[in-house]
Amino acid sequence: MRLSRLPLTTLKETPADAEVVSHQLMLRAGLIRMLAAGLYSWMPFGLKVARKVETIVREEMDRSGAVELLMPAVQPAELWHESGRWEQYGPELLRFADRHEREFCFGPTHEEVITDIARRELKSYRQLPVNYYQIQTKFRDEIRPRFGVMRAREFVMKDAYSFHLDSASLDETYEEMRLAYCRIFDRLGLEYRYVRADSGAIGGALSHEFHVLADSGEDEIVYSEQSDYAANVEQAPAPAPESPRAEPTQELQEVDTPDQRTIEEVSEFLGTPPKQSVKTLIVEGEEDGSLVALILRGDHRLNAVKAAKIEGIRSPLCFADEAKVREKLDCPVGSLGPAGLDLPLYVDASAAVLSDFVCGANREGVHYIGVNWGRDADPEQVCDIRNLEDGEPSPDGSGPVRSARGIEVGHIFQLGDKYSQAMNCTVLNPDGKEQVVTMGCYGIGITRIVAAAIEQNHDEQGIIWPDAMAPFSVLLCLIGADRDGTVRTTAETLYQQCQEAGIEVLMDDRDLRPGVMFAEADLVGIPHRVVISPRTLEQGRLEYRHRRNLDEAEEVAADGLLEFLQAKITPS
RNA sequence: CGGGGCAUGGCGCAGUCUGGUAGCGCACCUGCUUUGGGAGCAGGGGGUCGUGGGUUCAAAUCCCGCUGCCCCGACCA
Repeated sequence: MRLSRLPLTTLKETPADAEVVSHQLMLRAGLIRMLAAGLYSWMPFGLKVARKVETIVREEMDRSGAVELLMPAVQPAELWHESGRWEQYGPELLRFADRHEREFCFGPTHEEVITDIARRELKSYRQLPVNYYQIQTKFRDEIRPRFGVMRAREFVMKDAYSFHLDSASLDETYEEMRLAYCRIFDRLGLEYRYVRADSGAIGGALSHEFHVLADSGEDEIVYSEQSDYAANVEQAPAPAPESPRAEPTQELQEVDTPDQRTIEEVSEFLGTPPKQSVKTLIVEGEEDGSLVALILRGDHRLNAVKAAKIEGIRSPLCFADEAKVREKLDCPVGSLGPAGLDLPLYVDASAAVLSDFVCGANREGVHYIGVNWGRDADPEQVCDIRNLEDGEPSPDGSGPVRSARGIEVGHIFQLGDKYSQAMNCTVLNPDGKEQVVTMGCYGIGITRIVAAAIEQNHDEQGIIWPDAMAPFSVLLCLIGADRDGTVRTTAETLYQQCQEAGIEVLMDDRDLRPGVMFAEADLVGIPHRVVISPRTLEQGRLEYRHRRNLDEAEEVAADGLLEFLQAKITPS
């Protein structure tokens, strides 16, 4: 492609409302343009990248034995009523009616449709296992779309659904998918981890997520350096306390703590370490209008996913707002504590082994010291509701865990019979009996991968595409073509050669000042750059740089460039 | 949905408090000079100041309603 034929608009300034680098760079490099909140147009270069990702995903899905199909984006409400999700899914599901007042939704996922297909198409166990997949636009009316295409409302996803007679067969396909996903992220050139995960709203038993590692990631993952243990913190169990609770040595005592609200403030004020205090969080209970208290050690962080799974606590976890706490307990949230609190106490295991600890006295500006369980407060339940922290023992006993931020780009689930049961998807088994099939489902966020790749591969100047995702692999920059005819003729020859050799080449034949051309080249991030200018062309030579290493230039003979490039470009 | 903020040319902003000619930088167009890291000079085009109402001789500016977007919390590829 010739840049003179493409209206590429890059931005010198960073758009004010773009929070994360990938969003900023995608806008600046002209890959995407926003239409409305969470809705983006994919401009020519952005689309090229997305298609690269799609192609690799498609190739590896095909290699794994999955078969591609395409389902409608718009789905009838009836199917969702059958699965029960029309009621469950909530406002994230975009619903609308057609001219006959029949209800539809724009598909956020396709379990219902594929299960409907399966129950019509699949009659015999001999047809199993099957793994159907599609690459398609989804819509989820996210409460808060943000970070550009990282969390857009409309996005492209590869979703696959497998059908099995039994769980052993599901296990096999699940493992095949895991391997296919590893091949995909390896080929894309991304640094990633796959982790044990919570299966969330989709349901089912076993589930793994694939995360691209990046500091801006919205998820926290923990992994062992000693073993292959890795998990989303959401579901990583915290270690049991090392020592049992010590006997009380102090009496319960009130202290004035004026204007001290947070654990840090109170600890500093009293001169006690945060781990010797307890924090009290008020959340909604399972019964409407009821409240319960979650108690954690002062230096620990609440794990909302684990907490929401506990009986008696509303799921999803819902914090009581400050006004409601004041009204019910007559105390600001900064001065709450378990002693004398008239609510069921769900106490984290490591808070439950404290003795002589510090907590709020349930009156503004007053705390207790020397608090002890049994004597001063009684847990309703002792449970695991905190995050596993960096440096703590790994749940598999292999040593300490490390923690890292990740962007979830893939998720695989063993669904079991949740949908097949509800929608009566059966086949005849070898005994001639009808049997409900077992399902798996496997998602990859195509458009999110594009953003994640930028988060992981950029510098001050702009994007640095991994070879496999680059919109083009080679950029020819023409400098001084208007003054020196040989620049253009040389460039044209090389451009032809590259195209004939199957190298994806972009030629910047715009009559720009060198500074502008280089700045844009850096921003757009094409990996291999060749500068054709009178300066080196006099000796029949060209200048080559890799985007990752702009300081290192190599001079190459013009007539040997093709071979040179072929050696540089790593096949994907 | 709750809380906070913003809305002025394609982008980034000033002007709003204290009502009176709509302004700056970038981008865009023309010409000349320049040409290896986002050029210089000269000229030029483009804005119902988000939107509807109100107050006023007069509204970007003051008042009320609506809409859109961004940020902080619970969701997820």
